[in-house]
Amino acid sequence: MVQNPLNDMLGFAIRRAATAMTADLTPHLSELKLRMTDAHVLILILHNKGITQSEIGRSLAMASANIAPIIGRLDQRGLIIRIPVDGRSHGLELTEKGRKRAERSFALLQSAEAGALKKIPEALRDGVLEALQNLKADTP
Amino acid sequence: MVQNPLNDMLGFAIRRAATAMTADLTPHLSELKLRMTDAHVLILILHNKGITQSEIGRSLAMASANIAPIIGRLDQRGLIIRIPVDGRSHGLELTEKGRKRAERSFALLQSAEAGALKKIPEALRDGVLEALQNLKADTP
DNA sequence: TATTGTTATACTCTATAACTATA
DNA sequence: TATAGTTATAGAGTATAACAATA
Repeated sequence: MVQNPLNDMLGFAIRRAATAMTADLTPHLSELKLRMTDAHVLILILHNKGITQSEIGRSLAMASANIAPIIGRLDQRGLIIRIPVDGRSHGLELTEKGRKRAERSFALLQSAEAGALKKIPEALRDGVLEALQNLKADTP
Repeated sequence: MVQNPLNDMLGFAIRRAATAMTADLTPHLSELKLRMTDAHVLILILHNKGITQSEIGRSLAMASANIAPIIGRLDQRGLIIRIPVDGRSHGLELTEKGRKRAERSFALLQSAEAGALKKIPEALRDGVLEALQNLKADTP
């Protein structure tokens, strides 16, 4: 039998869990023609009408350079609109079509969430989220 | 204040924790001229002299198509050697140079591991690993 | 027929640098 | 000076298909 010390390490377990959850969700989001990061952005706008790109970046820990093309696509597809708030930033809002996608995306994420929680023994379920929240990158 | 429901979801927390740990480790592994996946493979060979690529793939949940170029590079750099076991598979072994890299990599991973655990409140530490191990992808 | 390994390729996400325009 | 947004580009990881050689 193969001896794999990585199996006893949190870092590796997190990595594998992340790819497994992504692999789970991606095909479903794909039916909405959305990527994972698209869905995150849409959901954030759904809950924060008028949010700006820089606020999205800080909330989701994404570099603004990576948000720009996402917003561009969502805008071009008619899922969001950009409303200027001052000369350099725009408040983002969902169109009706965008709201539906955001809500469906959120439902998909919640469904994946429930599926994941169900796999975790009940006694261990409660602490996991809080534990992992402490591992977020130090925000600059 | 921004309302971010993703913050209360395991999937998102796992994702952020994974990228944070990767961002932590990558620069250190880079000093050894290794990527994360290189390190994983080297560590697995360190603990399993003579392991084959297909066994590595099953242990690390990597597609064989993605392992091939890694092995190729490690071989070309003189970190591993391939010893034929039958006509189609090779047993992999570390060279002396490779063993040192593997051990240093493992130390780096263990150090990152300790750093991560330290961030998690003591009461929550114990269950996290076991909880996450249940989220691995279903092996085909 | 199934398995091992390889090549080629595409997709997604992340990171950095350089830039414009505005505050 | 600092912030918001954009463009371009590179790096890393993952996924699939197609293939040759071997079991």
